[in-house]
Amino acid sequence: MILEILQSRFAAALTGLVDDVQPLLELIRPSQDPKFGDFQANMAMPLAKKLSKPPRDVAKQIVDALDIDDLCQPPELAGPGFINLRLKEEFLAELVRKSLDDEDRLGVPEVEPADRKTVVVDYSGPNVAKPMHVGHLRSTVIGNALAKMLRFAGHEVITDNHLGDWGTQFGMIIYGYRNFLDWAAYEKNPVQELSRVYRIVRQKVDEPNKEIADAVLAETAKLHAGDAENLKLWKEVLPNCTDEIDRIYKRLNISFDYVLGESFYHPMLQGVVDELLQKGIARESEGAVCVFFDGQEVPMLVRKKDGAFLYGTTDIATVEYRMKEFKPDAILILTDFRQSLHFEHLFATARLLGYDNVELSHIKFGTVLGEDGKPFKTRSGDTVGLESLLDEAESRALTVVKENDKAGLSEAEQRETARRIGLGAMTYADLSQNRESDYVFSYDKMLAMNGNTATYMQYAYARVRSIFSKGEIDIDALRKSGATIILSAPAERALAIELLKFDDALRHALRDYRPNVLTAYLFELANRYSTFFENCPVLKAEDAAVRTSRLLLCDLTARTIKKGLELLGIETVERM
RNA sequence: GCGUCCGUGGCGCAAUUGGAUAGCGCAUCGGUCUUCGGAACCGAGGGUUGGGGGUUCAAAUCCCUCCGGGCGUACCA
Repeated sequence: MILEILQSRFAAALTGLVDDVQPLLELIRPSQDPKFGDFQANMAMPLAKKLSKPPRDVAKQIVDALDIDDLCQPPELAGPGFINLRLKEEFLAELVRKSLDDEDRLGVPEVEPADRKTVVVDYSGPNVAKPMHVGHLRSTVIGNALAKMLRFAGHEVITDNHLGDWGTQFGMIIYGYRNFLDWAAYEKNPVQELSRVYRIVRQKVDEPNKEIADAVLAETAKLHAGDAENLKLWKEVLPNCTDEIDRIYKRLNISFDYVLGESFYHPMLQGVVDELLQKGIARESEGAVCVFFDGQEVPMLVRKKDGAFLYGTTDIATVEYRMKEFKPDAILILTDFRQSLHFEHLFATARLLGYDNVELSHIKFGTVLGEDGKPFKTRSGDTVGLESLLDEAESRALTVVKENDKAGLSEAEQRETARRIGLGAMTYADLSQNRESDYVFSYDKMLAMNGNTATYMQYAYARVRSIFSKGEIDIDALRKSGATIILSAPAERALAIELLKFDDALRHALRDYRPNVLTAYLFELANRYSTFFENCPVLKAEDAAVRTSRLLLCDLTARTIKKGLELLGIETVERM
C-alpha cells in the first residue's frame, strides 16, 4: 500500500524524462538499514546513464520535482544517487487506520479487473498405487498455498489434482495382484498390501528381470487397450486407493475443485496422437510416435511402439481439456524439478498446437533427500509414509504443549492445539524454504518449533490474543472507536511499517510463485511485534490514548498473522 | 558427451532479480525478569559469497574460464 502511493508520486515526478516509468518505479524499495530511512528510491543511477548526466544531479532533479511533503520528511540524497525517504507518523497512522477498518482484506487491494486471471493450479498428483510419502507433501503444501494466495489476490483459481491412476505403475499392481497377493492381508488392509506387492514387482523390474518387466508392460498395454479383465481389476482396486488418499487430504485440510486423474484423459489420447500426426507436429521414429524440437536431440514420445500412450500424451490431452473447459490465462503445474525437460517439451508442443495465449508454468521444487544426499528412503528402502509423519508431528507437539501449558487447557484442547502446531510446523518447514532447493529430510528440522517456524508465529499470535482476554477488551468497540494511532515509540513505528508491507509481501511472493517470501515477511512481522511487546506496555500504557492505540496495533498484528498463516494453509490457536 | 540447476560463517538457509556495511535460524558464549505469556527479548564471536578473470558508478546476482556436486538425457511418471 505504501509502495503504491510512493510510486504514484514518483511517477508524476518522472513524467517526461522517460517513456516507460514503470521499471524505474520498481526501484522504490524498503531500506534495509534504518539509517537510510524507511524506503529508498534507486532509479537515479540507471536513469542517469540514459540521460548521460551525473546520477546525483538526476537524483536532485527528481527530488525537486517530487511532491511528497505530506507523506515524508524532506528526501535525502546519499551515495551515488540514492533517494532516502522517511515517512511521517501521520501518514503511517492513516494507513494503519485504513487497514484496521478493512475487515477481510486488511488493506490489501484486489487486482484490477483488467489484471484478473483465471488460473488452473495443478498440484499434489500422487500415484494412487502407492501410499503418499514425504515427497508428495511439497507439491501439496506449496500448491495449496499458492492457490489460496492467488485467490486472495483476486484471481479466479481452479485447483485440479492430476492423480497418477493410469500409468505403468498400474501394470505393476496388476501383475503383482495376480502373482504375489496375500489375500488375507488384502482383505485387512488393501492399500498396504497393494503397496507391498507393488514394491516386490518394482524391485524385480529394477533388478532387472526382463521377463517380469515385459509382463508388466504387457499388462499396462492391455489395460490401455481396454482389456476387460484388467479394467475390472483397475476398477476394483482404485476406490481403495483413493479412499486412502482422501483420508490424508482431510487430515491436511486440503481439498480440490477437480480431481481429474490420468485415467480421465484416456479416451482422448488416440485423438491427441492423430491430431499431432495430422498437423505434422509429430512423426514416427523407431516405431514410436514422437514430437521433435529444433536443436534438441531427444523428442517427446506420445505413443510407444507397443501402442501404449505415455505421460506426455496424457499431459497434452490435459492441456487441451483445460483450455477448452476453463479457458485459463495461466496453468501452473507443481512437480519435482527433475521433470523440467518433460514440461519444456510439453509446453513447446502446446505452443505448436496454437496455445500461445496462456501462461504455462512448471512450478518446480527440489527433491526431499535422505541424509546420504539421495532421494529420501528409510533404512529398509521404504519411503516415509505421510501418515506416520503426521502422527509424529502431532505427538511431538503434544509433548511440548503439555510441558508449556499455563492456560490450563483441557485434554481435548491440548490435542487440538497439538494438531494445529504439529501440522503447522510441517507445512511451514516446506513453505519457508525457497522451493527450488532440495532439502534433506529430518524430523527435527521439519518439526522444529524454534526460530523461523510456524510455532513461533502461532505463539506470537496467542500472546497478542491473551492481551485482549486478560484486559477484557471489546474488540469491535475498539475498532469502531476511530481512535488515533500514535507511533511515537520506535518499536511502534517499526511495527506499523511492517504491518503495512503485507500487500507488498503477497505481491512479491506471487510474482515468482514463492510462498517463502510470505513466510519471511510473517517472521519479520512476528519479530517486530516481539520487540514492541518487550518495549511497549499495552494494558499498562502511560495513558488511555496510548493504550488504545497500542491495542489497535496488537489487533492488526493478530489479524495479519492469522490471515498470512491462513493463506499458507496454517491454522492459529487462541491459547497454547 | 550434451543440456540444466547449484556451490553463501560449524550446520541449515535468505538476500524483493544489479543497489549502500551480505541477512536470518540452529549451535556456541554473555546479558535481561517484583510489569500485559520466558515457546520471549537484547548482545557477542564467526564470511575474500568454490578459485581466477571480466562488464558496471555498483556484482552473491550478469559474461568467460577452471574446480566440485545434483538432476535430466527415446518408449517410467
